[in-house]
Amino acid sequence: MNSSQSDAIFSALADPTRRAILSLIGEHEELTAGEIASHFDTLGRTAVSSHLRILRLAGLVSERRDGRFRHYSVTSTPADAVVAFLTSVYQNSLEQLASAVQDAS
Amino acid sequence: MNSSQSDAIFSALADPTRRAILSLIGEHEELTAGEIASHFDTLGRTAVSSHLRILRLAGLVSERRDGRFRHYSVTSTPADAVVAFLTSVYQNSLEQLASAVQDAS
DNA sequence: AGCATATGTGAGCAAGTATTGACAGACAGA
DNA sequence: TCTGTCTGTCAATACTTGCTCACATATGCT
Repeated sequence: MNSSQSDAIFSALADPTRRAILSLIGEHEELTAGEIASHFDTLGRTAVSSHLRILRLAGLVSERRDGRFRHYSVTSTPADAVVAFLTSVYQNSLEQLASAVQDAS
Repeated sequence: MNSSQSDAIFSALADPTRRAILSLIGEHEELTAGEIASHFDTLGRTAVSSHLRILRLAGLVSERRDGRFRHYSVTSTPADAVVAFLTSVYQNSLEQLASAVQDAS
């Protein structure tokens, strides 16, 4: 995991809209770009498309093309980069972190 | 945990320099602002101070004043916001996430 | 082929953010 | 009290990012 990938992931997560998109996709298995865009009144379709592009480049979502549609789903592996950073910083409270993750499940 | 706090945490983590500062502080118990600044050749003292301000407002570091010096240390609780988000998105791969955290320790 | 649908891309503008330099406050030592 | 040190804050500038509009691409339907 090189640092430019971490940069992409963390800067992708920095935007609240992108986190909302990611959560939204996570709640379903797959969503098309149009379905995602329709969930955001204040946002144009183009803006959503741009956000999806950034999420895709960061490896946080993957797209599956199906005719005119593009179905987006959450990829699970990139969470490792976030966990790797958290463990490097929060070494001391690692056990609490692990239990927090497990408690939330 | 309100969303504005999450915003502050994630946008604080978005900058690679701030993540480096956070890691650096995490490797030690406490560091003064000057010690932190001296680790970054390419960065002025003012820039480091600004970054520390953002990290402090996000609740990621806390400062202890001691005479002329300000000692910075990592606060452990804000990781909860990150974990909360990760669990909401990566519900499906939660067990892997938990084991990844434990393996890294 | 022709048209409608679904979606991405590029240019341009508005808004936010980082960096730098200058100044200010707080403290310690002579 | 005066001076030097450690650090933060303010103002100005440069950079980055997000949004919208117009256009392009690709696919399906008739």
